Amino acid sequence: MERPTIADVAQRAGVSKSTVSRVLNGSTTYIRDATRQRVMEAVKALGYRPSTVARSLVSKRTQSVALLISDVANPFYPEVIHGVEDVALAHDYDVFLCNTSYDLDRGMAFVRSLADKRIDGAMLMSSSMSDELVLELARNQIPTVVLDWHLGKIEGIVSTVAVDFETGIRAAADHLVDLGHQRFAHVSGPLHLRTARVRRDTFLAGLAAHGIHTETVPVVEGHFRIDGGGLALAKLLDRASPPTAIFSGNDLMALGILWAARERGVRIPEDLSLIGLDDIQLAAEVSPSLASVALPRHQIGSLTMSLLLDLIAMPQTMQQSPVREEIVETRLVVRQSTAPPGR
Amino acid sequence: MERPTIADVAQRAGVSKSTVSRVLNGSTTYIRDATRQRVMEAVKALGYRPSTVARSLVSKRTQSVALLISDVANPFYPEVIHGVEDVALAHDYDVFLCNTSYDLDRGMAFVRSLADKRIDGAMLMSSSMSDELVLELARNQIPTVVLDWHLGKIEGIVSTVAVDFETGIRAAADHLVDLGHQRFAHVSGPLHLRTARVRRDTFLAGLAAHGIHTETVPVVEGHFRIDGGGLALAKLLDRASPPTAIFSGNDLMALGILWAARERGVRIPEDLSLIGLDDIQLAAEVSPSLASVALPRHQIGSLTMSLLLDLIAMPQTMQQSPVREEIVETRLVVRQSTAPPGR
DNA sequence: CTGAAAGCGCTAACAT
DNA sequence: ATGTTAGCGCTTTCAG
Repeated sequence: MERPTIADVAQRAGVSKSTVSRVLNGSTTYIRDATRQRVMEAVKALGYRPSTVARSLVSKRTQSVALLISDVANPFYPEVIHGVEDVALAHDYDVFLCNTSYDLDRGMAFVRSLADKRIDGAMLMSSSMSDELVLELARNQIPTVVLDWHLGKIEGIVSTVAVDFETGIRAAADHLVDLGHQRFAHVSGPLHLRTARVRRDTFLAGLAAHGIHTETVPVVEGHFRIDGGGLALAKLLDRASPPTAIFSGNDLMALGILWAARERGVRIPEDLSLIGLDDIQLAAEVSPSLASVALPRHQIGSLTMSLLLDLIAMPQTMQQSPVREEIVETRLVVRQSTAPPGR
Repeated sequence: MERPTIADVAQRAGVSKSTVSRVLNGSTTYIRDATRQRVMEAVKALGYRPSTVARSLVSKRTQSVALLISDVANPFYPEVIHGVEDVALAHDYDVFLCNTSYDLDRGMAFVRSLADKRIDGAMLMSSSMSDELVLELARNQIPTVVLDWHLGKIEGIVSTVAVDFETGIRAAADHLVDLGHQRFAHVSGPLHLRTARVRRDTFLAGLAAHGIHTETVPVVEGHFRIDGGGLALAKLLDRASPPTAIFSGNDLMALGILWAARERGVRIPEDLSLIGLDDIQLAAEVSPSLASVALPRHQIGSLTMSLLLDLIAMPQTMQQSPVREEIVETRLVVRQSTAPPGR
């Protein structure tokens, strides 16, 4: 038995297709109650549900959006995805998830395929971002929201979401200084990444605000992965006067530091204070638990999807570029890994 | 400038829409070379790409599938998603990702919405599975592949993928016995979950095969989360003769055990051998690295999507239920966390 | 208040 | 080898 169509419903209810459509879409024109009843009964009896495909062909709306990310395995994304999905679901949207795997071509392939499917909007959160993707979307008139990417001059229906690392990282620097530390260090991500540089610079600026000579603060480059932390710690402990407080560019490296410290007999937080960034779930679960600069991941997702909905709802005419730029703040979560310096 | 339609291409090339369609779809009927040329030129000049929506309305195919999972944040899924996506992409499919959040109603909402969108197939990997979801899909004639779920009698186009824990868990038991251990313990997941019971029973059976009296092997119930491991370890160490080897129902609890052991001065692997299950990325990165029973996650994803493609390609007539049942094997990955028992 | 008719962009007979 | 015609399932004028 095939899925019933609107014609089946119309016939069974003894009305025209238009009437069925009107009833189902809560059209403004009044409909006699008796008629409405008959239609509803037919709908129920047949288990009728309108085909989104047919509907899309005329309405130009698919109730589908796409979320492009680098890699679901990156612990940053899952919660973001939930944020996106929660508001999408509430507004009757489904979301195509696409992993670019840090590959621009793959991202482009997704974008084209999805443009052909006439998605109503796209969210770009891949670090392999590029203006090209945004351009392709713009060419197809697809509303787009971009995370943490500074757009070139692009004519398109696009909003942006930026992460303000300043608030959280400043708080981290303040916290360490307030505890009485004097010798700091930073373990950074790969410095060819803009985000790694931003984190470093913001931390150093935070220290400088307290009159600390940041030229003397060692920055050792990790690669954002766990073992990077251990290697970095080794380098730092080899110095003449090792730091008593470390800010790590992300939590993974901070965990590496945490574990390496234990193996070398360096106690945390007694001998060494440590703060990470990301506030991954594990940060709260390890022992000692790890202080971290937290990103509002769920909010990033929900905000992004909300902005996208705004864009989609917006009349094609009054669209500028970028339509909106939202900023989300980071904050410091203090846990067991920091303390005043031992003497 | 609106997206061009097939009519625009036809006009520009001076041919009929059918001809354009034929050229683009590699129809079997021959087409004069000159004509094909003109069409191709018009396509290129206009930047024409067919609308999947319009195409779907007639072809009854959307080139979209859905993947229902419990929660992307669960470390089991990311790699599975990659597996799914890789074969989907290769076959020109896009995938809707849906997090049921362990909520059957939410899962049902997704299924209905997606059925309305006429997805070509669905993959169910949510532990909040239920025959209801499969039934709803079947009612809509949507091919479905289910992971690790024993179906009731359901008339539908469905295949299944099962995980064979036996191979890997047996190997774990063998390994521990071979090392010379005599006192074992198991830290299980919540025993109301079938999968937790399977893991326990398989491990005990593995020990029994070596003549060990499994009634004396303590099983303490964790809840599959990190802190469950620490709590379980505490209980086990309180016993008169604590175990020298523990098999944990998953890696997260094993990590909890690893860390709790260190705090209590129990050395791993010298005093205690430990094996987890899942082989999450962290297992290889902690110190000592954690032995684990590995699931072929990527393969689970790619196999599932492949089976789905088979189902989709299958003529509606020769469909039985279930069409195919595939089994993937697990295997033991030995690392630093096991050793012969100290005396 | 409701029906008839046209059309969204495409494919697939059926002609020629 | 290509054009004509008729839908796919729905919404939306336009009549009545």
